[in-house]
Amino acid sequence: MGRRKIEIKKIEKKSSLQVTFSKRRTGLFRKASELSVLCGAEIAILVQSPANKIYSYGHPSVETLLHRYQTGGGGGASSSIIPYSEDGRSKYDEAVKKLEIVKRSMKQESNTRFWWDEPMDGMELYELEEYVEAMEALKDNVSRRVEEIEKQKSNAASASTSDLDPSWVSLGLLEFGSGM
Amino acid sequence: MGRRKIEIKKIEKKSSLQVTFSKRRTGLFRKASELSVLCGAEIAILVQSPANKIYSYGHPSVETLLHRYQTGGGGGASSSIIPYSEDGRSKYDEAVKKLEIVKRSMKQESNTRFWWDEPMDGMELYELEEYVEAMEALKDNVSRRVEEIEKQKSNAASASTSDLDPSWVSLGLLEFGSGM
DNA sequence: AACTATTTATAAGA
DNA sequence: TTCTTATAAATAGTT
Repeated sequence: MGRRKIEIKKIEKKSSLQVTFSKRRTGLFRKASELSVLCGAEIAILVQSPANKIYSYGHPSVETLLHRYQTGGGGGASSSIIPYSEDGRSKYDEAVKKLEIVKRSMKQESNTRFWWDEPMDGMELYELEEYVEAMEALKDNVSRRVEEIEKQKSNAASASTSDLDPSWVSLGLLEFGSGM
Repeated sequence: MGRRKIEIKKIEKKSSLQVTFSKRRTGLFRKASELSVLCGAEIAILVQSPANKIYSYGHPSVETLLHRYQTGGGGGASSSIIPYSEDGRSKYDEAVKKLEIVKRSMKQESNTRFWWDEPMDGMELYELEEYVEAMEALKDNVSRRVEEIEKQKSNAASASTSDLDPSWVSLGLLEFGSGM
């Protein structure tokens, strides 16, 4: 694939392995991206490096595909909103699936039970739908706010060499909901 | 990449789309296989076709990687505190791993770069440790606050049939950092 | 991180 | 689909 053909077998030399891993991982993700654009395919890739670091690629997200895989689901319903079919049952199922996805992406460890793992059997459809929306809003806000916080942090960091203080977290969060 | 250069945009013609999907999926899986052999990397790929069929590649298996991804992956070091070994190097490595775990669990989409993906090569150990602590505090606070919110919600729900309002998210978050 | 000499991948055609 | 082939893309080794 370049200056010489190589055999496909484990590279022993540490330094070349590192370089090859980096180049080929990039190549793999680029190919995945092209495939998803060209064909409108949804793709998730997880790669664990020789140094045990996990790299991931996902379109539209890793979580989406994982969920579908784990629930045996090629089934349609890839839409990002809760569909308004006539059938109350399938709407409910969609909402449950959607919530699963959001939950997983917020979850710390799969064996830790957070509040969103509590049963919600008694919940009515409209409640469940609002619940999902609220969680998504929360997640979006966390991302957005945390992005702003970082900007402030890096600005400050360029002034003095080190003034990273955990307090920026709470300070940031005090202003949290203002954008809603 | 053949007789002509093509633009990377959605293929409209159904028949070419099918052919391209098939060829490129094969190519992608072959590249993944080469990467795993050459570098001893573990890889999982899920692809959902335009026809909603799910194809998968895994070495050693899809499940292995999914599990690692969902439980915060990497090598050992799944401990929840930063170890105070004598060796400054391993402390640093632990902190890096820890940060990886928290990052992943907060991440919205794996191909979206948030602030926590920015390089931190210049960061000193104590800075990195504070950074990790701050992120964990953030995450814990989200969980705790959201737990309270949920309690309020269920109390209210038992009184009147429906007063779940997405605004509880922003209201809740306004009081967010108070416990720190 | 760049640069190329080569090898691969693949788009179009059969 | 599967094969062929002209060309684009990826990448191994080098600097």
